[in-house]
Amino acid sequence: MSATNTDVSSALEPCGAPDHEDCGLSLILNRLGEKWTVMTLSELTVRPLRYRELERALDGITQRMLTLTLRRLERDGFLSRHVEPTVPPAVTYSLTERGRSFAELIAPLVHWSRLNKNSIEASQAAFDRRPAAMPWY
Amino acid sequence: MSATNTDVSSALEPCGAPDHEDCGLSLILNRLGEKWTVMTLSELTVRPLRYRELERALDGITQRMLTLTLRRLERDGFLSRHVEPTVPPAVTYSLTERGRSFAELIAPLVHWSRLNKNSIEASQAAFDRRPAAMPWY
DNA sequence: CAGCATCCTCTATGATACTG
DNA sequence: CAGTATCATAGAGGATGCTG
Repeated sequence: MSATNTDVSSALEPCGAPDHEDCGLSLILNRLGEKWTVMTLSELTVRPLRYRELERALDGITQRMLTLTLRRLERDGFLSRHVEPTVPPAVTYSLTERGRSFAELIAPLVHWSRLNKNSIEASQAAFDRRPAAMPWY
Repeated sequence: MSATNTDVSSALEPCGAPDHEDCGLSLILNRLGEKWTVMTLSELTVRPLRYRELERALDGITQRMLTLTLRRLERDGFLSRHVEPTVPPAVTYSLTERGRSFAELIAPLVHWSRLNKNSIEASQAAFDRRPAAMPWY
Protein backbone atom coordinates (compact mmCIF):
# COMPACT_ATOMS: atom_id res chain seq x y z
CA MET A 1 0.00 0.00 0.00
CA SER A 2 2.99 2.25 0.37
CA ALA A 3 3.84 4.34 -2.62
CA THR A 4 7.01 2.58 -3.56
CA ASN A 5 7.72 3.52 -7.13
CA THR A 6 8.40 7.03 -8.29
CA ASP A 7 7.97 9.18 -5.20
CA VAL A 8 10.46 8.21 -2.57
CA SER A 9 10.32 10.72 0.24
CA SER A 10 7.60 13.16 -0.73
CA ALA A 11 4.74 10.71 -0.34
CA LEU A 12 2.66 10.70 2.76
CA GLU A 13 3.47 7.47 4.51
CA PRO A 14 1.72 7.36 7.81
CA CYS A 15 3.50 5.58 10.59
CA GLY A 16 1.12 3.47 12.53
CA ALA A 17 -0.93 2.15 9.66
CA PRO A 18 -0.86 -1.63 9.50
CA ASP A 19 1.79 -1.74 6.80
CA HIS A 20 3.95 1.03 8.18
CA GLU A 21 6.30 0.84 11.12
CA ASP A 22 5.78 3.26 13.96
CA CYS A 23 8.00 6.22 13.21
CA GLY A 24 6.92 8.31 16.16
CA LEU A 25 4.57 10.41 14.09
CA SER A 26 1.76 10.02 16.60
CA LEU A 27 3.85 11.81 19.21
CA ILE A 28 4.24 14.98 17.22
CA LEU A 29 0.69 14.75 15.89
CA ASN A 30 -0.55 14.60 19.46
CA ARG A 31 1.62 17.54 20.45
CA LEU A 32 0.33 19.55 17.52
CA GLY A 33 -3.19 18.68 18.54
CA GLU A 34 -2.72 20.03 22.02
CA LYS A 35 -4.18 23.46 22.38
CA TRP A 36 -1.21 25.49 23.60
CA THR A 37 1.82 23.69 22.20
CA VAL A 38 2.29 25.59 18.97
CA MET A 39 1.63 28.98 20.50
CA THR A 40 4.06 28.26 23.28
CA LEU A 41 6.77 27.19 20.87
CA SER A 42 6.05 30.25 18.80
CA GLU A 43 6.54 32.61 21.70
CA LEU A 44 9.80 30.93 22.61
CA THR A 45 10.97 31.22 19.02
CA VAL A 46 11.39 34.93 19.53
CA ARG A 47 13.44 34.67 22.71
CA PRO A 48 13.67 32.73 25.96
CA LEU A 49 10.89 33.63 28.33
CA ARG A 50 10.08 33.25 31.99
CA TYR A 51 7.01 31.50 33.30
CA ARG A 52 5.05 34.66 33.93
CA GLU A 53 6.02 36.16 30.62
CA LEU A 54 4.64 33.10 28.88
CA GLU A 55 1.51 33.25 30.98
CA ARG A 56 0.93 36.82 29.89
CA ALA A 57 1.78 36.11 26.25
CA LEU A 58 -0.58 33.16 25.97
CA ASP A 59 -3.89 34.84 26.43
CA GLY A 60 -6.36 32.78 28.41
CA ILE A 61 -4.03 29.97 29.42
CA THR A 62 -4.33 28.67 32.96
CA GLN A 63 -1.31 28.00 35.13
CA ARG A 64 -2.18 24.35 35.07
CA MET A 65 -2.14 24.14 31.27
CA LEU A 66 0.96 26.26 30.97
CA THR A 67 2.83 24.00 33.35
CA LEU A 68 1.54 20.86 31.64
CA THR A 69 2.47 22.15 28.21
CA LEU A 70 5.93 23.21 29.31
CA ARG A 71 6.59 19.93 31.09
CA ARG A 72 5.61 17.88 28.07
CA LEU A 73 7.77 19.96 25.77
CA GLU A 74 10.65 19.70 28.19
CA ARG A 75 10.20 15.95 28.44
CA ASP A 76 10.38 15.65 24.68
CA GLY A 77 13.52 17.75 24.65
CA PHE A 78 11.94 20.64 22.76
CA LEU A 79 12.81 23.17 25.40
CA SER A 80 15.06 23.51 28.38
CA ARG A 81 14.19 24.87 31.78
CA HIS A 82 16.69 27.01 33.65
CA VAL A 83 16.14 27.77 37.32
CA GLU A 84 17.87 30.70 38.93
CA PRO A 85 17.86 29.74 42.61
CA THR A 86 16.89 33.16 43.92
CA VAL A 87 14.00 34.03 46.20
CA PRO A 88 11.54 34.09 44.60
CA PRO A 89 12.89 31.77 41.92
CA ALA A 90 13.39 32.87 38.32
CA VAL A 91 12.64 30.13 35.79
CA THR A 92 13.49 30.66 32.17
CA TYR A 93 12.38 28.49 29.27
CA SER A 94 14.23 28.40 25.99
CA LEU A 95 14.04 26.30 22.85
CA THR A 96 16.59 23.59 22.31
CA GLU A 97 18.01 22.86 18.90
CA ARG A 98 15.39 20.16 18.52
CA GLY A 99 12.68 22.57 19.53
CA ARG A 100 13.87 25.09 16.98
CA SER A 101 13.95 22.40 14.34
CA PHE A 102 10.43 21.41 15.25
CA ALA A 103 9.23 25.00 15.09
CA GLU A 104 10.63 25.34 11.58
CA LEU A 105 8.68 22.26 10.66
CA ILE A 106 5.45 23.95 11.67
CA ALA A 107 5.97 27.16 9.76
CA PRO A 108 4.74 25.72 6.44
CA LEU A 109 1.54 24.65 8.16
CA VAL A 110 0.92 28.23 9.19
CA HIS A 111 1.56 29.45 5.69
CA TRP A 112 -0.73 26.83 4.18
CA SER A 113 -3.47 27.65 6.65
CA ARG A 114 -3.34 31.29 5.78
CA LEU A 115 -3.55 30.49 2.09
CA ASN A 116 -6.45 28.07 2.39
CA LYS A 117 -8.47 29.48 5.27
CA ASN A 118 -11.13 31.22 3.19
CA SER A 119 -11.75 28.45 0.70
CA ILE A 120 -11.92 25.85 3.45
CA GLU A 121 -14.50 27.89 5.30
CA ALA A 122 -16.43 28.18 2.06
CA SER A 123 -16.38 24.39 1.71
CA GLN A 124 -17.62 23.98 5.24
CA ALA A 125 -20.43 26.45 4.72
CA ALA A 126 -21.48 24.69 1.52
CA PHE A 127 -21.40 21.32 3.27
CA ASP A 128 -23.51 22.63 6.11
CA ARG A 129 -26.02 24.14 3.71
CA ARG A 130 -26.49 20.76 2.06
CA PRO A 131 -29.95 19.20 2.42
CA ALA A 132 -30.13 16.97 5.46
CA ALA A 133 -31.29 13.66 3.99
CA MET A 134 -29.96 13.14 0.50
CA PRO A 135 -28.15 9.81 0.45
CA TRP A 136 -28.12 9.60 -3.33
CA TYR A 137 -26.20 12.77 -4.00
CA MET B 1 6.37 39.83 19.56
CA SER B 2 6.40 38.67 15.97
CA ALA B 3 9.78 38.10 14.42
CA THR B 4 9.76 41.05 12.10
CA ASN B 5 13.35 41.60 11.10
CA THR B 6 15.38 39.09 9.13
CA ASP B 7 13.13 36.06 8.77
CA VAL B 8 10.00 36.96 6.90
CA SER B 9 8.10 33.81 6.09
CA SER B 10 10.08 31.02 7.70
CA ALA B 11 9.34 32.05 11.25
CA LEU B 12 6.73 30.30 13.28
CA GLU B 13 3.94 32.77 13.70
CA PRO B 14 1.05 31.15 15.44
CA CYS B 15 -2.39 32.31 14.49
CA GLY B 16 -4.54 32.71 17.53
CA ALA B 17 -1.98 34.21 19.83
CA PRO B 18 -3.04 37.62 21.10
CA ASP B 19 -0.92 39.50 18.63
CA HIS B 20 -1.64 37.30 15.63
CA GLU B 21 -4.80 37.18 13.57
CA ASP B 22 -6.58 33.87 13.25
CA CYS B 23 -5.24 32.25 10.12
CA GLY B 24 -7.17 29.02 10.48
CA LEU B 25 -4.22 27.17 11.88
CA SER B 26 -6.27 25.68 14.69
CA LEU B 27 -8.44 23.87 12.17
CA ILE B 28 -5.62 21.92 10.62
CA LEU B 29 -3.93 21.45 13.98
CA ASN B 30 -7.12 19.90 15.29
CA ARG B 31 -7.43 17.66 12.25
CA LEU B 32 -3.84 16.53 12.65
CA GLY B 33 -4.52 15.78 16.27
CA GLU B 34 -7.41 13.50 15.45
CA LYS B 35 -6.44 9.90 15.59
CA TRP B 36 -7.36 8.65 12.11
CA THR B 37 -7.09 11.72 9.90
CA VAL B 38 -3.53 11.36 8.71
CA MET B 39 -3.76 7.63 8.15
CA THR B 40 -6.95 8.08 6.20
CA LEU B 41 -5.44 10.75 3.99
CA SER B 42 -2.42 8.57 3.52
CA GLU B 43 -4.44 5.63 2.28
CA LEU B 44 -6.32 7.85 -0.13
CA THR B 45 -3.05 9.25 -1.42
CA VAL B 46 -2.40 5.94 -3.11
CA ARG B 47 -5.76 5.70 -4.85
CA PRO B 48 -9.47 6.34 -4.30
CA LEU B 49 -11.00 3.80 -1.95
CA ARG B 50 -14.41 2.59 -0.98
CA TYR B 51 -15.75 2.66 2.54
CA ARG B 52 -15.03 -0.99 3.27
CA GLU B 53 -11.58 -0.80 1.74
CA LEU B 54 -10.73 2.05 4.07
CA GLU B 55 -12.20 0.16 6.99
CA ARG B 56 -9.93 -2.78 6.24
CA ALA B 57 -6.88 -0.61 5.60
CA LEU B 58 -7.22 1.32 8.86
CA ASP B 59 -6.62 -1.40 11.36
CA GLY B 60 -8.75 -1.08 14.44
CA ILE B 61 -10.95 1.78 13.29
CA THR B 62 -14.63 1.59 14.12
CA GLN B 63 -17.34 2.43 11.63
CA ARG B 64 -18.28 5.35 13.78
CA MET B 65 -14.82 6.87 13.67
CA LEU B 66 -14.33 6.11 10.00
CA THR B 67 -17.57 7.86 9.13
CA LEU B 68 -16.78 10.78 11.41
CA THR B 69 -13.29 11.18 9.99
CA LEU B 70 -14.51 10.98 6.41
CA ARG B 71 -17.33 13.46 7.02
CA ARG B 72 -15.01 15.98 8.59
CA LEU B 73 -12.52 15.69 5.76
CA GLU B 74 -15.31 15.98 3.23
CA ARG B 75 -16.66 19.04 5.00
CA ASP B 76 -13.27 20.70 4.86
CA GLY B 77 -13.05 19.88 1.17
CA PHE B 78 -10.11 17.52 1.54
CA LEU B 79 -11.89 14.64 -0.08
CA SER B 80 -14.92 14.04 -2.24
CA ARG B 81 -17.53 11.37 -1.82
CA HIS B 82 -18.96 9.65 -4.86
CA VAL B 83 -22.08 7.50 -4.52
CA GLU B 84 -22.89 4.93 -7.15
CA PRO B 85 -26.66 4.47 -6.74
CA THR B 86 -26.63 0.71 -7.02
CA VAL B 87 -28.08 -1.78 -4.55
CA PRO B 88 -26.19 -2.10 -2.35
CA PRO B 89 -24.62 1.33 -2.82
CA ALA B 90 -20.97 1.77 -3.74
CA VAL B 91 -19.36 4.82 -2.14
CA THR B 92 -15.91 5.91 -3.22
CA TYR B 93 -13.75 8.48 -1.49
CA SER B 94 -10.97 10.31 -3.26
CA LEU B 95 -8.67 13.19 -2.42
CA THR B 96 -9.43 16.59 -3.83
CA GLU B 97 -6.68 18.89 -5.00
CA ARG B 98 -6.81 20.55 -1.61
CA GLY B 99 -6.57 17.19 0.10
CA ARG B 100 -3.54 16.29 -1.97
CA SER B 101 -1.95 19.60 -1.16
CA PHE B 102 -2.60 19.00 2.52
CA ALA B 103 -1.12 15.52 2.34
CA GLU B 104 2.05 16.92 0.84
CA LEU B 105 2.22 19.30 3.74
CA ILE B 106 2.29 16.42 6.17
CA ALA B 107 5.06 14.45 4.50
CA PRO B 108 7.87 16.51 6.09
CA LEU B 109 6.38 15.78 9.50
CA VAL B 110 6.66 12.07 8.84
CA HIS B 111 10.25 12.46 7.73
CA TRP B 112 11.13 14.56 10.77
CA SER B 113 9.49 12.07 13.09
CA ARG B 114 11.46 9.22 11.66
CA LEU B 115 14.68 11.16 12.05
CA ASN B 116 14.05 12.26 15.62
CA LYS B 117 12.13 9.35 17.10
CA ASN B 118 15.02 7.71 18.90
CA SER B 119 16.55 10.83 20.40
CA ILE B 120 13.17 12.07 21.55
CA GLU B 121 12.48 8.80 23.29
CA ALA B 122 15.89 9.07 24.91
CA SER B 123 14.99 12.54 26.19
CA GLN B 124 11.74 11.25 27.59
CA ALA B 125 13.44 8.35 29.33
CA ALA B 126 16.02 10.70 30.85
CA PHE B 127 13.28 13.05 31.99
CA ASP B 128 11.37 10.21 33.59
CA ARG B 129 14.49 8.92 35.35
CA ARG B 130 15.00 12.34 36.93
CA PRO B 131 14.68 12.46 40.76
CA ALA B 132 11.12 13.23 41.75
CA ALA B 133 11.55 16.28 44.00
CA MET B 134 14.40 18.47 42.84
CA PRO B 135 13.03 21.95 42.33
CA TRP B 136 16.45 23.57 42.35
CA TYR B 137 17.94 21.71 39.42
C1' DC C 1 -22.26 -2.26 1.46
C1' DA C 2 -22.24 1.81 3.92
C1' DG C 3 -23.75 3.62 7.10
C1' DC C 4 -26.63 5.64 11.76
C1' DA C 5 -28.05 5.45 16.81
C1' DT C 6 -26.91 4.64 21.59
C1' DC C 7 -24.21 4.09 25.48
C1' DC C 8 -19.87 4.40 27.84
C1' DT C 9 -15.06 5.71 29.04
C1' DC C 10 -11.05 8.42 29.20
C1' DT C 11 -8.39 12.39 28.32
C1' DA C 12 -7.71 17.32 27.41
C1' DT C 13 -8.87 21.44 29.21
C1' DG C 14 -10.61 24.61 32.49
C1' DA C 15 -11.86 26.83 37.25
C1' DT C 16 -10.45 27.56 41.68
C1' DA C 17 -7.70 27.57 45.71
C1' DC C 18 -3.31 27.08 48.03
C1' DT C 19 2.20 27.41 48.72
C1' DG C 20 7.61 27.42 49.05
C1' DC D 1 7.39 34.09 41.03
C1' DA D 2 6.41 29.66 39.73
C1' DG D 3 4.27 26.53 40.55
C1' DT D 4 0.90 22.19 42.91
C1' DA D 5 -3.66 20.15 44.18
C1' DT D 6 -8.49 19.31 43.58
C1' DC D 7 -12.76 19.33 41.28
C1' DA D 8 -15.57 19.68 37.15
C1' DT D 9 -16.76 19.31 32.13
C1' DA D 10 -16.77 18.63 27.09
C1' DG D 11 -15.43 16.14 23.39
C1' DA D 12 -12.61 12.30 21.33
C1' DG D 13 -12.79 7.77 20.86
C1' DG D 14 -14.68 3.05 21.42
C1' DA D 15 -18.33 -0.95 21.83
C1' DT D 16 -22.37 -2.70 20.22
C1' DG D 17 -26.57 -3.24 17.69
C1' DC D 18 -29.61 -1.97 13.87
C1' DT D 19 -30.92 -0.70 8.73
C1' DG D 20 -31.97 0.96 3.70
